Amino acid sequence: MTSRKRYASSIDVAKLAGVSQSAVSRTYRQGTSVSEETRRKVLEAATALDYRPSMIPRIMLTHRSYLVAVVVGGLYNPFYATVLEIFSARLQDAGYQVLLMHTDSGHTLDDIIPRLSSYRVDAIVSALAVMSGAAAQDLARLKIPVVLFNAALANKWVSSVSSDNLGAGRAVAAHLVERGAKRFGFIAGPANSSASKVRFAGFRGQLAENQTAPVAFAEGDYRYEGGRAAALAIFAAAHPPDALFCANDLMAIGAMDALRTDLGLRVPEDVLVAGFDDIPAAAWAAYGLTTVVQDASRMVDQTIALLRARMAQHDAPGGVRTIVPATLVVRGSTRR
Amino acid sequence: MTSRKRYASSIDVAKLAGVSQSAVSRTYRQGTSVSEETRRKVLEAATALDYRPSMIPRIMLTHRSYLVAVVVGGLYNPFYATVLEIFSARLQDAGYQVLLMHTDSGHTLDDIIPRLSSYRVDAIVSALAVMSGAAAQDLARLKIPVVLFNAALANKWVSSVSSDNLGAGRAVAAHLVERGAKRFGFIAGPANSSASKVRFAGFRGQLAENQTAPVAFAEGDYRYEGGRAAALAIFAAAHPPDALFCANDLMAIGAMDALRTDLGLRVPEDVLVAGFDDIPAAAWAAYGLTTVVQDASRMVDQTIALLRARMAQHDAPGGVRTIVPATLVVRGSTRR
DNA sequence: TTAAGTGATGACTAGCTAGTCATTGACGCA
DNA sequence: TGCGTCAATGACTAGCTAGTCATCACTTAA
Repeated sequence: MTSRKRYASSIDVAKLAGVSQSAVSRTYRQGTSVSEETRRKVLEAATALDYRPSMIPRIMLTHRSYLVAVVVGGLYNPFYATVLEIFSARLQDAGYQVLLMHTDSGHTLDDIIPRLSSYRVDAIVSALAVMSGAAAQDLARLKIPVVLFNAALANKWVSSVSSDNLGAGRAVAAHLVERGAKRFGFIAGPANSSASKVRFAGFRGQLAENQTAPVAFAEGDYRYEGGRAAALAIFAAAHPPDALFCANDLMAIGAMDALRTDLGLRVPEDVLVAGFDDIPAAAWAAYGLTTVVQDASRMVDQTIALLRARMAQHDAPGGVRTIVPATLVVRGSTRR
Repeated sequence: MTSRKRYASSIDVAKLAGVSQSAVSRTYRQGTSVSEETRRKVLEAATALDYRPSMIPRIMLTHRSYLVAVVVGGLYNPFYATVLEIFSARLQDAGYQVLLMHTDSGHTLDDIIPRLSSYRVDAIVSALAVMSGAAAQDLARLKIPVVLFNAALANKWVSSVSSDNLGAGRAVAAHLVERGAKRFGFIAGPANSSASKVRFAGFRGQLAENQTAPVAFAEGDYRYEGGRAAALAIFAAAHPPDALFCANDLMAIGAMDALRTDLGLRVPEDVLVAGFDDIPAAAWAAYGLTTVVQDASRMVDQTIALLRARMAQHDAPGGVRTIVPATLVVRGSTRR
């Protein structure tokens, strides 16, 4: 129509091989019967013409694209980079392809939803660190299985998979108390991050059982610079904490650098620091950060399991909330 | 056919609106003439049925999918995570979608090429840190515009965009010499990384002009652990270097940790260290790593420009090699 | 030998959109 | 009034694959 065709079609192959188009199709499907002779002729012609079967008409026929949209926002965070990597690998192994949609915090989901539906994706995974309720509503409007990654919200259409943020927050608090900390600080993610809220709830809840003083609080942005600034803010107060829990590792590392470099404090001698995610840098010798391991591999597996159930059976239950255990790994930053 | 349809079609909308399917299509295309009255009726019906125009038949008609495959392997490296992020953003802005293909070093490209062509991607970007000649040949076989990101190889079909690895290697050498270094070491990427080879060539070439001793060499894997191990290997020798250039930042950071933590050496007092990429961690207070800034934004822009030229005009020249300048940023790790 | 079963094959069609083309009606101008 | 122009519209079709169905040749069981 517009441009000249780039690919040979099954009809072209059929013509060259002297068989019907059906025979070509059958050669590439399994569970069909083709004679050795025909198969040979078809494959020969296909090689000559550089034929590759196309998914596109198949999508029209079967209403399945084998495309899964993955919406990410925070690849600056190695945790999400890893998650994306695992998603790609697992989905590819399962015969799906990843349509990557990037959204920075400013952009709303509204902009990308038309794109998603125009490509007829089979499912959507949102791994946005921050997810507004409105955005979740938007996703719910689509009649496409949606799984939120590390966002608590779920409704009839949308499922979610997240770490045990509450339990992990409690575990961090218990650990810091056990190590003798008396005054506590928390560096949060952005105000609209549900994961951060839940981690803090667990942390504060556990501390309340130990009847300690109120927790110093500062809001960060899940980034190094934000953690550094938040730490400086917290330690500008009269009675600064002797233990700091940060909603993710990047901020914890920023906080450690602020304490050591800007304030001349020692970690762990003067201040204990703990983070969340267990990104590779947490294990680097310069930091040795005590943190919560999010089991990315298992979370991804759970997510894909949910998606496949929904995709296989269109009326499979939505609104499932899956919580994956998270474990504390103790390193030098809280070792006395 | 198989499952019940999930989406309303333009025919459904036309029926409900009491117009022809053509009218529905025109309502969503620009440069077409539809009366206000018709447009209103169509949009009303579309809203009622939750209609979204589908790209799939359009792909069949126009032979353009507006899909660009991005092949990545090393998202553990924040530089590539950033590159991917920029690619998504820019391609989405340009009206394209990103089909993400992940390949670990073991996997060959052969496995994914059938997938790529079956989805009729308009173009392919390979941002693999390591790219074998065979893999590049594979990509060349496709009649799809291909751009290699940071791999030098290019042929009639394949173009490439890379940093000025040679010039940057020279600049690092000159800088270290200027800072008084006498004995040099280099930690390379995997043996088949062309970028690493070129960086080393520039580095050694510049040093040769200054007539210094041979460069201590160790092979790493572009990762933290590899850099650490390589540094230990180099410094186990009798006359260890007093300046270390690493083919990327992750290895440089690993090397710094090895020097400081494992060997009790000081950076920069005992050993100067320089890296490549300028990942965020290079600027962290604990490291302050002198490194080469790869202008990811500009590299991506160049890549997309190449792709768009090839896509617009099927016989546009392939085999273009674009070199993007890279600048040295000096931080504490080489400051005396 | 006949009937039934099996494997292989091709004609045909569904699936959905965007473009082509012909038709219609309205409008402006002579 | 008559004619050319133009916007608006609908019928029709291309684009490509996988499934359905009917047909045919051939084998096996009765």
